[in-house]
This record gives sequence, C-alpha cells and structure tokens, in this order.
Amino acid sequence: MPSEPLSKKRIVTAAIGLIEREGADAISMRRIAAELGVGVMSLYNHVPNKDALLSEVAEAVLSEIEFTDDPGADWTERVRIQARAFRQIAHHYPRSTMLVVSRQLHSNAGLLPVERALATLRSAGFDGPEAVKVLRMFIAFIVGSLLREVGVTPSFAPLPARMRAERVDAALFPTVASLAPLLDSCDPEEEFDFGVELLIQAMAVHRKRAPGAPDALSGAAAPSPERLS
Amino acid sequence: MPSEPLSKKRIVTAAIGLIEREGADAISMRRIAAELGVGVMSLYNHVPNKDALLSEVAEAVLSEIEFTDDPGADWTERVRIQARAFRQIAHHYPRSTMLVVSRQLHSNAGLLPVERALATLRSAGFDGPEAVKVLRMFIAFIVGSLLREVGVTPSFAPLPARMRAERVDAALFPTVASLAPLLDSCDPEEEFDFGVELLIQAMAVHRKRAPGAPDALSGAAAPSPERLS
DNA sequence: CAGACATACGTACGGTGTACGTCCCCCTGG
DNA sequence: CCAGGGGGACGTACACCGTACGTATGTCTG
Repeated sequence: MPSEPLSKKRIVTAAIGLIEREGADAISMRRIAAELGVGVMSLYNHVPNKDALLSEVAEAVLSEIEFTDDPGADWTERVRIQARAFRQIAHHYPRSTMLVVSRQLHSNAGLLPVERALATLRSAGFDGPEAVKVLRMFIAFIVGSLLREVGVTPSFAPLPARMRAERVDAALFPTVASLAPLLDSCDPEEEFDFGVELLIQAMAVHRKRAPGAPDALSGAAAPSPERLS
Repeated sequence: MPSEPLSKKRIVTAAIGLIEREGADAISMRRIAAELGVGVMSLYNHVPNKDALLSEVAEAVLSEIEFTDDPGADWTERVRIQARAFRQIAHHYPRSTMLVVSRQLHSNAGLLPVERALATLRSAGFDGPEAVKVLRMFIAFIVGSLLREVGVTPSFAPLPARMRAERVDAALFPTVASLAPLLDSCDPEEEFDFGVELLIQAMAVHRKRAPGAPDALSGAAAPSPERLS
C-alpha cells in the first residue's frame, strides 16, 4: 500500500520538518527514513549521500523566498524588501537556516536572489564591479545577522541568555559591564532594520554617478537621515 | 613514560592541529586521543564532552587575536585595525574559524574583543545604544565575510569554483551572466577592506554629535571619499 | 604503612553513514 | 501471453562515533 512513491522532494520535505521540529543535530538518515515509514537504504535511491541531502534542504529553503519585486519602486525600497525577504524565511525555517548560511551552494536555486539583487543594483546606477562588491557586503551582513539571530535561539528558547549582567567582571570589562543591559536585551528586527538602513545609506553615498544613469533616483539616493532609528 | 601529564590545554591544542590539518569533519575524540598517544576516555578527565571541547577550541582561537590598540589613534583607524585582527586569525586558523562563527560563546574569551570595540566606539563619541547597535552590525558583517572566505576554501582549495560563467543560463539570469567574470574572481582582502571602509563611513555619517563630545574627531568622522576603493 | 583520591585506560552500548546483495514489481519485446 | 530486464525498496554488515561505567595505578595525606 504505497501511499506515495517516495521522491527526492518527499525526502527533503521530511528532512526539513524533522530539522525544524527536533533540531539540526537530531537529523539522521535513519530518522528521516522512519519519518517516511521507509527503509533507510531506500533514501539512497534518490539522494547520493547525506551531505547532498542537506544541500538540497538548503536549496529548498532558499527557493521558498518570495520576491515581490516592484521594478518601478525606489531602489532603496527594493533593497529593503529583498533583505527582509531573507529574514522572513530565516524566521520561517529557523533551524534549517543554519544549513543555508553555513554551506555555499553551487546550484541555481541560490542564484535567483543574486540575479534579483544585481538587477536592482544595476538599475539603481551601480556599475558592475560596484554592484558585485556591494552585494557581497550586503550578503555578508545578512548572513552574519541571521546566524546570530537563529543561533541565539537554538530551540526558539524563550529565555535567551540573561547571564551577562551579573557574570562580567566590571574591572576587566568596564565598558561591557556598563552597557550590559543593552547587550542583554536585543530586538532582532530593529537591529536588522538598523543595519539595512545604515548599509543603504552607505551605498547611496558611495554610489558613483554614472554619466547616463537615470536621474530620477537622486532623491532616493539620499534618504532622510531620520530613517535611521 | 608520560611525556607530559595531559591537560586541557594539550587536548585543545591537539584538536586545533587536527582540525587545521584534516578539516573540522575529521575531528573525533578517538582521533584526538590517538594524536596525543593516549586512551580515548582519558580525555574525559579534562573535558566534559565533545561539544565543550569544541567550544574550548573556539575560545582558544578567539583568544589568540592580537590587539595592538592605540588609544591615541584616530577611531576610524582603531576600528580598521580591530576588524583586520579578526580576519587575521581567520586566515591563521581557517578551518577552526567555522567553529568560532557558528557557535556563540558564553565565556570571557569572547568578551575581550567586545570590550575593546565598545570602548573604541564610546571614545569616538557614540552613545551606549548606538555603540551596541553599530558593533552588532560590524560583527555581523565580519562573521558573514569570514564565513564566505573560509567556506569558499574548504581545504584551502587552489581551484575555487570556476563553474559559474559557463553554467548559468543567460536567459534566466541575465545580470548574473553578464557579471559572471566579476562574480567568479574575488579578491577577499579587497572585498573585506571595501566593506570595512563602507561601514566606517556609514558609521561616521550616522554618529550623532554628542553635545560635550570631543571635537578633535570631526576630521576623522568624514574620511576622504577616495578611501573607498 | 593505610587509605583516599585523581588520573589513565579498556570494555561495552547504542547510534551513525553507507557499501553491497537480494527481492519484487512493472514495463517492454517478442 | 510470456521472458527478461531494469529500477526501486529493503536487510544485513561494517567501520566509526560519543560516552557511561568499572577498573587499575600512581601519588599524596594522616
């Protein structure tokens, strides 16, 4: 009574579910097989090995990003939206996100966000090298941010890590001690948006005026400072 | 003939050597024990479990950062130096760096860089909340950058990944295809410095003028634009 | 010298990824 | 209609993993 013929997609879906439910460490071929009510070795008919499976998981997560890109919108707004799209899936698949950021993908799934971002930057007036460098920096920021955000909640922990204020030696680390309350509390979304805005502003300042570039963006190139927190 | 009495430090050192030589995946308690010419279970007299050992490795790597902080120097230069210090150890222990960035540390070893950075930012005129937010963003950028840099060289591979230019479908990803040469080649150091400079400039622009803040920094607050690449 | 304690170590158990061989079903050529 | 072949499901087996537990051996203390 084969409920469904068992495919790579079904395996990947089961893997994602298992990871989100029990954590990335709990994943094993045997667990996945049990999840699907299937023998262990049957998995290897659809996936060459565990590492490849994890890459498939990462790609599947990445490909669920929803880009509602409006080419007519302000380029700063488009960048904002794309950055938030990343953060959104990281929130939707917190445990699996670690896989996405900690392994570099060579497939096309990871290329679509790159295409969107580069197109946006090019249309904003950045030349090729500028667009690539700016994008790399933006990705580095996003990856680093998400790593901390999802890493800080290994099990979506409601009690983050309120041990700093009393543990730090005020003599050794005076500045840290004096700022302990700020370091303890953390609004991830606000922090993320702060970084995005700061980067957008930096990009706007740095962007070279291409001679024939559309000029309608000049207003957007210098966003009002009060946007920053 | 016990050459040396076997201590936590010796175990951690052996672990780091093994990781750097054979990769982070190749590490196991049995390998480490063999490396030290010792029984497996002897390790557990000095380390509670493998995870704790990996944390010790991360801390050991982190604590080798050399801060040559000159409190009299320009704050932008101090930020630059601290950022490069991170990158330097990432280059010195490329495989172990993955451990540092992928696990958050609760000890004091990771607190010293934070103390230095916060102190620098405070002395530069940033108030508490600003300093914390800016630092978090800077760390996110550094972590993301190093993750890509060391991840792109799983075994210090001399041939990185020259498969993009011919693999990408120009119809699906026109921008990526047109920029393929730029995306293929990558000077990590230049990219890193570019990001650091962009962030420093953004910080300088964003920083609020504290009423009684020292004004001698005003020149540094607006670095010459040509510093940016 | 007796005892206590820390350390090194061997054995054993449950779990892991996966190579290999076997079975069975379905699909096709005659 | 049947023979055969190919692919997917599966069991077994192996090498390796982390580590709980019991044991031996030193060294220091009373």
